Amino acid sequence: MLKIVFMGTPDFAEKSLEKVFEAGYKIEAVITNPDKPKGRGMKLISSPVKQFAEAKGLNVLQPQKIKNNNEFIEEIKKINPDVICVVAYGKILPKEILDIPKLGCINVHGSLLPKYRGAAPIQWAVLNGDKTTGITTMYMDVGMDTGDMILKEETEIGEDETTGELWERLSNIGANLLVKTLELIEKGEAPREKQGENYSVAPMLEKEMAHISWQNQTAKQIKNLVRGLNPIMGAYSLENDKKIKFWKVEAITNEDIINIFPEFKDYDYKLNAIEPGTILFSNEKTGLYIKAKDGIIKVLEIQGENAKRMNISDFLRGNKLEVGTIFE
RNA sequence: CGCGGGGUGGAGCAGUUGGCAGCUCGUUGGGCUCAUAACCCAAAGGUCGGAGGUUCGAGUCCUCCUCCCGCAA
Repeated sequence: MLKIVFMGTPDFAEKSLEKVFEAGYKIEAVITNPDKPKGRGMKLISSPVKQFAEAKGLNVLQPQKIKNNNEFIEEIKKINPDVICVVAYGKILPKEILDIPKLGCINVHGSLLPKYRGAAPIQWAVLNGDKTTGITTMYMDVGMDTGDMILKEETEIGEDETTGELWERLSNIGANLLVKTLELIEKGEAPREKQGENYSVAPMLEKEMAHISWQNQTAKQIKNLVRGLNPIMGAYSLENDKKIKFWKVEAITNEDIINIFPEFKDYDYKLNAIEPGTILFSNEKTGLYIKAKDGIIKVLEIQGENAKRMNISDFLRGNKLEVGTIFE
């Protein structure tokens, strides 16, 4: 049985650790990021990976840094693992570590490489409105997700699927694919495929992009932004300087809205003249409709400032949004 | 002791300088309508998160407790 060192931090990685553990591999050490103050009250919280590892009595290491950390590198050398599994660890591994395991360091990546190398492949797949994505396992090298690929599994992205939902699904797919990859490596049958130069990059998300731009984004783009940022940041817009987050929206066309509100038909020609961001309808029964650059956004789930998420009719009962108000 | 918001009928909220607890919905019963996410009439439903204090009188002011939420990471 292979001797394994596992490196990972968030829930996405925890799933992989769990599967590898259940598959019976000897996990000699689990490396995860140090506990950080988190949540209300800034209490120290352990990573999901650490919580699982401790519950199973595994050896946990939490180096503050690993680059030039000789003590840590020596410790890994002493363990002498056959394979190091890295899943969303959150630190870049130096060559000294990559060279330690005889059979290599393997990584689970949340996209079909070479598409979306980098920190946020799952988010970008949703933000860009991709129809499919997947998981790739690979042999790590010093570059950012540039290593040779081992296995891939593709999956469809649902029309309304959020990053959170896809994240959850991919963490399961990734966990199973990692186990399958380990089996092949153990048997010496793992394939190895170069990525080629036709790659794209999925960088970390910036705070600024959560602000909806009614002037420049079409209804469809806004919808992808909303589901792409759910539940990590939440796309928001300003109404009277208050930050309103949108958690679930529908993109509809001008024709759709005339079908819903036949009385609006006579104003059809005026629709294009209305400023993007303007509230067209606001009613707890019919919902909240906002004009976008192209098309109309129907808001289904919303969150006011300092409030919790709620469906639109609940929100509109207590928070009156006047027709004609313009979101910024 | 990171910063901030809040607990008011089933839901979401309002409640002004302390003076009979309200709004929009929902629910139930009735009416109107070819029909409705429509309209009209009526009813039920709250010891205002908990404890103590100030007061003739506290949802409202003071103290303590508790639960929830947002930001930030």
